Amino acid sequence: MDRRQATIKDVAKAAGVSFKTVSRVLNREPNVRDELRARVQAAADQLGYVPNVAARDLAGGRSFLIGLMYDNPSESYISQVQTGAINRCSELGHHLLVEPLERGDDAERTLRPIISRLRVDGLILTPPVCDSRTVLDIIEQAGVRYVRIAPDREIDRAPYVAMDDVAAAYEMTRHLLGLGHRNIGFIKGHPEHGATPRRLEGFLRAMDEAGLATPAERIQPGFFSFASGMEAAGRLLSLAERPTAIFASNDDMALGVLSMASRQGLAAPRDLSVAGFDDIPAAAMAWPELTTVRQPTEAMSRAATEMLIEASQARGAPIANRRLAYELVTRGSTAPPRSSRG
Amino acid sequence: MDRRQATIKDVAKAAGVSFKTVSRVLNREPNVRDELRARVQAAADQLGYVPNVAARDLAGGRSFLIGLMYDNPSESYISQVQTGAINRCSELGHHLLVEPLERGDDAERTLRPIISRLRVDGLILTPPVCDSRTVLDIIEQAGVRYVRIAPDREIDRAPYVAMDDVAAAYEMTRHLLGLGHRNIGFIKGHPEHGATPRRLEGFLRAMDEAGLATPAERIQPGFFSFASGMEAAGRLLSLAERPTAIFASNDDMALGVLSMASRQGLAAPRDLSVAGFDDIPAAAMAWPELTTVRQPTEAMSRAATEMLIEASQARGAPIANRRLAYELVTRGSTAPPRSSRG
DNA sequence: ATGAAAGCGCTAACAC
DNA sequence: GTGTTAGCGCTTTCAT
Repeated sequence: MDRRQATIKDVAKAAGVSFKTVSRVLNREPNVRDELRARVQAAADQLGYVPNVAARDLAGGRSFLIGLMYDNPSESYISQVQTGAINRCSELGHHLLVEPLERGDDAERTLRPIISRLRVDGLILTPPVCDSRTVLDIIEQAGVRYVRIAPDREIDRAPYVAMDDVAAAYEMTRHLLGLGHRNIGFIKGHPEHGATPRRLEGFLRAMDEAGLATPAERIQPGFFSFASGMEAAGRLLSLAERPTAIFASNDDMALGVLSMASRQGLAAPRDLSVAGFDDIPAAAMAWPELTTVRQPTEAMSRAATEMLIEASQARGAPIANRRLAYELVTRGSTAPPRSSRG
Repeated sequence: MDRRQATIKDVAKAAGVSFKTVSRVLNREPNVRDELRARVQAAADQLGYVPNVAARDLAGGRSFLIGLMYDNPSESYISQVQTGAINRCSELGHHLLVEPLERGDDAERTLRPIISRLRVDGLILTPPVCDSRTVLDIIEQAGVRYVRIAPDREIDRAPYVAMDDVAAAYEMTRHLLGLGHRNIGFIKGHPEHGATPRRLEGFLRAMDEAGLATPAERIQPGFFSFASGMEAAGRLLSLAERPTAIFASNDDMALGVLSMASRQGLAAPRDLSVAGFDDIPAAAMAWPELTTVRQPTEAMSRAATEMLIEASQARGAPIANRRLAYELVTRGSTAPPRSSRG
């Protein structure tokens, strides 16, 4: 029940070297002869030596702890983020501390302890808390490194990992093109949202590459809402050359498209293919189920974790943002256009 | 970005006392004059002092970390456990470390680091990993305190928090009694399972208190399986005095009862009320939805956390098991008996 | 390439 | 009641 843990000195004694040499071996520092390195390693293994994190933290200022801070109400989203972070942490010899920020909590009171007491090596922030200016202020003031996942505001304020909207929209458009569609309508997102121009860009790039022109009336404004999707669909479906497919910048709008189509007696995907973006839960419950793009949540979380740990190892080297490709989720709402039609 | 954190010595200087006195105040130790206590507290607040956990750990052997170890595939279950543990941790000045044990993982390799490196003050184990003898062996050998949530095997091997089966079964029986049932059939659980006699006890106690006798033939054996529930229901429904309600020791069996009843042309709850135990997902998808008993998962997790922290504060005082009351989930499968009948 | 010394911020044991 | 002296197990200088 109480076999005392071996310390670095026990290992040093067993290997017949100074304990500093053991420290060097453990930290993969240079300037140790291979022979010694092997001897020390053997002794450590034999004693089942495991370095004490508290001591390393106290002496070296690294806690080997990554904090995950969230206030997202979706269980499955958090669960995915957590899985990615935990796994990457464990691969890199770190551990994950989970800290929910209760809605309406005093952010300062919640953050202070985890920042100052535990001195995490880095903090991962998920939406929506990653967009809270107050929270960011507190964290920055405390001098703690952080990476945001899919931030939506003040994008350039700090390192983040996000989806590659351009690539995703490009890929979705290629999917539609591959099915044989040539006349594709596009519904833009909210004009204030950063993803809006990027998704449009991906769409246009794919169309361009396919040698297809896109007349301005085929690109309709939207506001990421169900209603705006319906309205935009109404405009697109009344065009002289009616699109055989509509790609909406998010699922809410795509669902609006679906609804408007059925009002007009058009059945998806027979008369109209519809694609969305986000893969919200309702996307899989619509009829037909919506073809869409899903955020690689777990991968983003792994990336964020890795960025943090690498920066802490490099003693504060700058962190480069990363954009990960989305995953295309092909479901029933997209199909080849009816050959009878144009 | 880099305002150095205040240390205990800074506070001591500001308050004009020795740093040991500050330590006393912070740890609520006795033997400090109130005046000094106040002075120190003020200085600490003013400097925004927060004790460094690594230093406390190193010096005092307490990490202020609680580990949550799980290998449960249910997201929502884990999420509930986590919420309970995090909240209680935060209330008691601790933090939660989350460590999943991958199925088929080398338990030893996963456990070692969190036990030896981080020296958690305690470990919470959820089912099914809390029933793994190998895992328990490793943890005990490392001398780490742990509490299991709802363990199923080797119950008396270590402290645990579980449901109060007796109270829950008692309450469910009261519910049936309250609806007006007098002739209630009961289906026992698997004879090897610890909960089996407890659930029966709760049932019998409620019947006794109501002054109702329960002839032996109204208590049928079962094995926690759907099939055994059907069979037991068959026997109960062919009794001369047919029960107006059947209380099965778990949901699988209750679902079997429902199925057997409808085969015999009996509609629940009109002709027969049925109650289960566990609140498995299928319980809410059956028709009628099953009245059952749900584990207070979050509360159990809070309790486990608290037990661990209290024990660590009391320097290894023995931990007493706790049994929490279940929550009654009243749904469509139970109703008053038909007045036309007995 | 290796080792000795100092100290991280705190608690524990003992003095006063 | 309060202060002093030692470490806890490591990493960091800085010698050698």
